[in-house]
Amino acid sequence: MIAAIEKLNPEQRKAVEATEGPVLILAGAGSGKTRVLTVKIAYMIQERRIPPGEILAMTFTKKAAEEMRSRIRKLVGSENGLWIGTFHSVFAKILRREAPHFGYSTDFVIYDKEDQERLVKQVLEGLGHSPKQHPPRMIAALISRSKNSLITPQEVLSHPQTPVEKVVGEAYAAYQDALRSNQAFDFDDLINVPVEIFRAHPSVLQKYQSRFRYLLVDEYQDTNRAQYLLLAALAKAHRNLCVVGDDDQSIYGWRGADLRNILEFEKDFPETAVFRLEQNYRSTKNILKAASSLVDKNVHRKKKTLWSDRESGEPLEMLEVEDELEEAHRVVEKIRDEVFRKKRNFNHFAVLYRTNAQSRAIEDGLRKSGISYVIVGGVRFYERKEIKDVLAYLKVVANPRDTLSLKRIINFPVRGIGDTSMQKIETWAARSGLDLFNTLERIDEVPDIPARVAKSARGFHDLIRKYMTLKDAISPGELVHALVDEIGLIRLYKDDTSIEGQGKLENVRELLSAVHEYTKQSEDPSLSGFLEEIALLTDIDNYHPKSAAVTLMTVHCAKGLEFPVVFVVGLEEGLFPLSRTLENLNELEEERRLFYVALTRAKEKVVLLWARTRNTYNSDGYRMSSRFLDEIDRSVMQFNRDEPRRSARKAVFSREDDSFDREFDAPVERRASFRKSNTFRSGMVRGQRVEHETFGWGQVEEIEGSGPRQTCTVRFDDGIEKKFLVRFARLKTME
DNA sequence: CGGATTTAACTTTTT
DNA sequence: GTTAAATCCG
Repeated sequence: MIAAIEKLNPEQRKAVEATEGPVLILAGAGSGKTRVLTVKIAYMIQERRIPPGEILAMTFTKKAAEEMRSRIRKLVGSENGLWIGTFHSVFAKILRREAPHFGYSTDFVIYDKEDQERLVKQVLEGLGHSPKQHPPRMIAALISRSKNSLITPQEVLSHPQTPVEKVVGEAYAAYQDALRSNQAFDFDDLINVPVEIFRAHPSVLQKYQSRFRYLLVDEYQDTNRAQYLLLAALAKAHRNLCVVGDDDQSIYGWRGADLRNILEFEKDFPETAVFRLEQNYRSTKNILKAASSLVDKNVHRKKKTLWSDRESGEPLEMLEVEDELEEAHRVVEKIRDEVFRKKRNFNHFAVLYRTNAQSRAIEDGLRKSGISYVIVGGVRFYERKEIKDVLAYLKVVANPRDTLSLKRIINFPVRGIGDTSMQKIETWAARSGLDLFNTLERIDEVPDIPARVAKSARGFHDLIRKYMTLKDAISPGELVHALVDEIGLIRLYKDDTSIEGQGKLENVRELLSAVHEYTKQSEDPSLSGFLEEIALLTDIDNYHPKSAAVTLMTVHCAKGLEFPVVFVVGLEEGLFPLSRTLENLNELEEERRLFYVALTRAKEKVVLLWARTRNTYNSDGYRMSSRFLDEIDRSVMQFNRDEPRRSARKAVFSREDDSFDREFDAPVERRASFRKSNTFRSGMVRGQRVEHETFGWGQVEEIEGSGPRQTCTVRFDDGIEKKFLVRFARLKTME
């Protein structure tokens, strides 16, 4: 323990030893922030003799929390009673305990974003708004934004600025009512409801103030207004609040993170001791210089100067390529080269991108060359439809008042209870003031329900009832197993011989083993506990670096990680920075910080790529390189232009490029549908002989326009004349 | 009512 | 190119 402190630099050490009063640690990228935090907690326990039970440490991902816990355990031997967790899981736990005193159920369920949107949709329909005019997604996002800032429905409604705001206010109010009657909380509620409880009941606040006499917060720049108020309330009495953050790494503004929390911390806590960790231990001087020169362009930031005593290292490489295929190809090429020349392992590499959609091209490239990869993020396991179906059953068993989940499963697998019957049941339920689940028991009283439907509904009711009784008698693992068995899911998917069906089967099996795993691991396994745990999982939580695989993920996902070699792809204006951020300075600065985060993930080497053309579903054509590339100090950059690899083989206009396969003919399992690329290449002339996949050979009669919209008219040898968009036609020429 | 087929919408990042 | 929602038909 003492040794751990002595390894710290002077500033880090001071930050560790300042255990009393408010502390703000401004920790630059790679400055050993996690180390300071863990050594600090260990120091508090061992040197200052603070009981671990009085310390509460909060992070944003479960992974960060677990890492911190295990490091502390190594330092002090035990961390019994120490509270470390994500904001959401800590307060979910507190809510489970406190909710019954305030008119909520202990068995509340947690709604994720999809549930939230579904409920908003229902609410909007109830208010008579068409989903066309008011997309539930958008309204849900606006509601969430209000909630992040602790604005009530009444406040939204009191002076609506726009017609939309009026709808939002109404929907917000109805949405909160619906949540309450479903006994559900959304993510925002897990923070907001505790704030409300603490506000309204000082004695409860006091209880937690004295329970948690020391608060520590990681990634403080990502906190939103509500989270800040929660911290401020808890810290009000003892003022032992230590926050660690870096305003340059604030990349969650769109989710309500409020930079004022960090920029104005000293205003709210005037006696704050501030420590700046500016020595970077991660990256080479060149990488650091590049990153600093970039982020220096931001106006809204606390000035700081990161420095490093590491070697200069290689310059950052910039590659200009033709399109996303070329991009993937160059990434593959570089990886091979580095592995060969520098004896690197595949897990030394990360490919980072702005949007998940970009992963496909890179994936294809890696797969074709036989390099294995792990992809983090994208569609998460617990958000897959088949998984959410099973989870909906579990939610209803845990809390039958969750009508959203109930409606999801009442006719899955098919029971013959269709929309028409549901309408009747719901109307009757609303009129008689019963909830849906109890209505099912009294289905005979509902008018106009066919006998077959009624029988089926009773069967469903009995099924849920049975598991409600079972849930306290058997383990969650056994329960889920029996339930999945009884509703015949495994059989259902087994009969489905399609690829998707097999995938679903796999996923359901994986869910079963996840529940068993949870049952084994948890001290006090319960159905609600399991549901809560998975509701609060994040992408990165499931990331286990494999030794022989390249990592692919979004830049957001990469925060907090590091790799020897980092590729950042898609550095084009409109993609990174994303086009919609261009008009708003704050958003543009956030994009710049995001790129800063990407650069500072690298320890030794950075390769930046941009493509002159890129196919996305709604736009293609020519692109400009990202402004961020121009903002990096040129002295640490090396520019490389891609040589179009065109051999004496067939010239390809709009290509279906097979050169890729041929050059790297690693064993390729071809996908069922061969993905075609439609990149335009100029060079077509009138009178030229061309070959079309289905029409055969012909002659170019006419060429109109240029660029991506260029068209050509071809008279085929059988006399038929066709007009094509050049970039879609995939025409080939003779040698 | 259920299943199959067609259509539209979608892509920013996520606790 | 993928997926959920809308539409059609038995």
